[in-house]
Amino acid sequence: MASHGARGRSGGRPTLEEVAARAGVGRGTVSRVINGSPRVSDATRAAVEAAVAELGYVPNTAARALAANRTDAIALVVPEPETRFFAEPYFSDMLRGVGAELSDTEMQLLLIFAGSDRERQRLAQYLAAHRVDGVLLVSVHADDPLPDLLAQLEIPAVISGPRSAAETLTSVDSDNYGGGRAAVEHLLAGGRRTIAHITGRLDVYGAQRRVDGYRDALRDAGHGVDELLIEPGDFTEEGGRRAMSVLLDRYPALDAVFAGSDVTAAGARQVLREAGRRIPDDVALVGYDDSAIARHMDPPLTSVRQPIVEMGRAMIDLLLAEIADRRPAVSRGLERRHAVLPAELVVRASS
Amino acid sequence: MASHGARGRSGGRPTLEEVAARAGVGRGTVSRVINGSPRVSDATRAAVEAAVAELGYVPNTAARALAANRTDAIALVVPEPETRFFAEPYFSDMLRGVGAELSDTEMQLLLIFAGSDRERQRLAQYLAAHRVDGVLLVSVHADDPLPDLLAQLEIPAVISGPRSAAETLTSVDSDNYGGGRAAVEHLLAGGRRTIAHITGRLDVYGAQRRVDGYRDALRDAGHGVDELLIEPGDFTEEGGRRAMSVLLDRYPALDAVFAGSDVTAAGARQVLREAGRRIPDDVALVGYDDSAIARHMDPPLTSVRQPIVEMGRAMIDLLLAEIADRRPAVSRGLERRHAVLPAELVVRASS
DNA sequence: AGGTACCGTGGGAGCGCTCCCACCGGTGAT
DNA sequence: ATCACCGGTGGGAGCGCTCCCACGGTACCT
Repeated sequence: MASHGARGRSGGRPTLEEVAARAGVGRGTVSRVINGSPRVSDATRAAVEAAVAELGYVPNTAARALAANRTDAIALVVPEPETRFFAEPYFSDMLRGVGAELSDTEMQLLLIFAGSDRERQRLAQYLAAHRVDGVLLVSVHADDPLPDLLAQLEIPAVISGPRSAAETLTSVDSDNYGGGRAAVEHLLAGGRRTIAHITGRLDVYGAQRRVDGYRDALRDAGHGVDELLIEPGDFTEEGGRRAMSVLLDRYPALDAVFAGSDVTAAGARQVLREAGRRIPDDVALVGYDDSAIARHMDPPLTSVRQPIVEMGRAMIDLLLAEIADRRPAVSRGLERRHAVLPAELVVRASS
Repeated sequence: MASHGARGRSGGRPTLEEVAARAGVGRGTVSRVINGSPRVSDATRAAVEAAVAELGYVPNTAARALAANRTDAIALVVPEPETRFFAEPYFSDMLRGVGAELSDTEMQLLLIFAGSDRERQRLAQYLAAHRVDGVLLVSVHADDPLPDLLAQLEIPAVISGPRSAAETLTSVDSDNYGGGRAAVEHLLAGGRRTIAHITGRLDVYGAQRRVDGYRDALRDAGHGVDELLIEPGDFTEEGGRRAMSVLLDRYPALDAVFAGSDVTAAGARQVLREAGRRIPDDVALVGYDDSAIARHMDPPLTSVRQPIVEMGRAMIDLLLAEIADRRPAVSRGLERRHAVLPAELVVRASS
């Protein structure tokens, strides 16, 4: 419709061609300027930039994607909504980090849900069609086929929360081991002796690492590790209640509990209170995640904070690096990177 | 590289042309089948579909976007991260609704942050370049220029939480008036007589409506409205503490508080407890949002639940309708739509 | 019989960009 | 002076699709 001369076509955004005409140069030169190529003289560059500004030129992403066979988009793939990822503060914080780091680039962020089978199928098509340059993966189950699919398609990907110590994907994680250690060391320092641990879901690698931290902290302090003080939980409140009841039956005299999540701690707290235990006088309680619940609990809950915003940033950094490394399509041999960011104990009144 | 015959080019996804060759038809026919045009014979359609399946053909979005001048993408624009939107459960729930409704379509979801000036500038360019077919707007301040920009660019948009009763954009909201009413009616039914209200930020329309609901509930029950029982808050915990102190000084005998958010209620609860008031025995407490905090508070907090997942769904529905209406570019005259979804009181031990 | 209509179809043109090759003129080496 | 070279540039080709026009064929009218 109305494909006339220079400008002002109906709703018409200016094209490269029009910028070139305006600046009195060729199309290729404008493209070079836009893409920051060094092989342009300063005078020409200035002229082009002026034309770009005057016309309010914005490159057409679709055309660029088509011609260059890249998308300038990355996807954040969110597995089923029941996962911990959707729990506060995980989701929003990570998104904050991702968004902050992305705002320096031209990359756009796609949110893709992979809950239902239909959604997963769509996702597979999506990836097969290479509609994104890279993928951010969060809270993936150990047996999820997605990582393998990504590897096979050779799509750069970064996973938050590695699935195991042998994670093949580039990963970002917080120091769950150190977090677990810090929690227990804090309790020991407070004079606690019988410290129970309600774990997270043990098919989650991070939960395992917290248990490792718990064990080593006790061991290194010269205490033995009583496996009966370790009761499996599942990150939920109900799981916390259940585990706490078991532990209380088993060790009526326990004087501290390290819970695998704040929500779990909330469940444990209920059972402790019903059993007449005072917090922190009789039993000290430490959670994990430093969520809103921890701050508002009564008493406020000591908890291990993960640097989730920074983890989001780190994921983007690593992903962009992988994408950049891949572009020349030559120098493979990029060794897998695993970033581990420190966790921090936030001490409150519960311990 | 290796641009040979039909399939199996290195990483090569099949093109329309290849599907056409395989099915023994022309390019245009395949395009018609892909796009569900009715003007294709059943036999031809079947042949094409078979070829599509055999080749694993997936349309190239970039090419389609370029040729058809549409993007099949919508953006969810998130203003500064400090807003309530990032609070649990808002964000994740709304995303759940949006994602669920979107999974039936070909549309993809872009997440765009518009916090910093730089980000906002990028967003403006983005929109100017018409890189999305529609926009979802959440928790927009009353004086934000974004809605006007969208209107001016004629980009379909839906806002959650209208800025005022005169919202010009299509909007989705929960029934804040009804929610406020329900909270107060519940307290009255429980025999409470001196009911205070700690408001949300009154530049947020929804917070105003909750106050309206509070007033009308009292009025309709034959009680007068004492404006001194209404103390402005700002959705924060600190604001809740502050307002509660003021109210307690003013009305030591108050027996109920309706707080503008759960977090506000948490702040109020602290002050009440420090003042020796028991909940719910001396003072009943009701919050708003039904967040995780409400469930885990001690005692668990009665709160008004907004159907956020459904709001997300509704936003997508309305947005897709607007986009569809716009496509023919003829029949304007679409009247603005404003969906209001019911809020629900979740009664717990605090009242 | 010829005319008109319309359905189903093929394929040209073109969307706006990147990539790359060819070309120009100015250097420095020979 | 001659040649190779290189920085800077212009513009053709083509990415994979949609849009639309034109075409053959059948069916139905007059």
